[in-house]
Amino acid sequence: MAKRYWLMKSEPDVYSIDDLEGDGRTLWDGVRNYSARNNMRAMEVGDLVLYYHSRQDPPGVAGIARVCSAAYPDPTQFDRKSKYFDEKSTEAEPRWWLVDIEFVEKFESGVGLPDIKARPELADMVLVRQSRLSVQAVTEAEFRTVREMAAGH
DNA sequence: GCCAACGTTGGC
DNA sequence: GCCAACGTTGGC
Repeated sequence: MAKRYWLMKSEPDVYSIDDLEGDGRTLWDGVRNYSARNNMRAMEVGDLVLYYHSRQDPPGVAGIARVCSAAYPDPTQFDRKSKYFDEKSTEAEPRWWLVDIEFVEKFESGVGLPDIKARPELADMVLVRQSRLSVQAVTEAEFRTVREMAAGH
C-alpha cells in the first residue's frame, strides 16, 4: 500500500506539537467520531500526519508527525474513570480505535488556516470543506503544498 | 464567549 | 427510518 497522508487536530492547550516533541510519541486517544475512527483504522506505520492546532489565533498546521503503530483499541473506552469511557463498548468488540504517532518536525512558523484557505490548490482539503472532522485524509499533493508553505514558498 | 455547522440520540 | 432535540467542535 502506498504511503498515505493525514491531518490530525489538537487543541494546543490540551496537547501541542511541543508536548509531542517532548514525549517523542503518544497514543491518540479520545477520538469518539466514527469518521475519524475509520481514518485511523486505515492508517499504516509510516504514514505522515499534518499536526494541526485548533482554537488558537490563527489556527493552523504546526508541524509533522508519523504514524508509528497499527490501529488498536483505545484503552480509555474501557476505563470507568476516564472521561472517554464508553459503556457500550466491549473488549470483544471495541468501538473506538487509535494509533500511536511520533514527532517528526515542528515548523519554524506554522501554516495558518487563512493562508491555507487562500491557496486555490488547497480548496478541496477536508479542513476547508468540512472543518469539524478531527482526523482527516490529505492528498499527497496537499501535504506537499503545506510543507512547502511552511518552508516559506 | 458566541454561534453555525455538524454528528448523535431517541421518540414516534 | 425520519427528524427534532441536543451536545460538541472550532472559527471568529
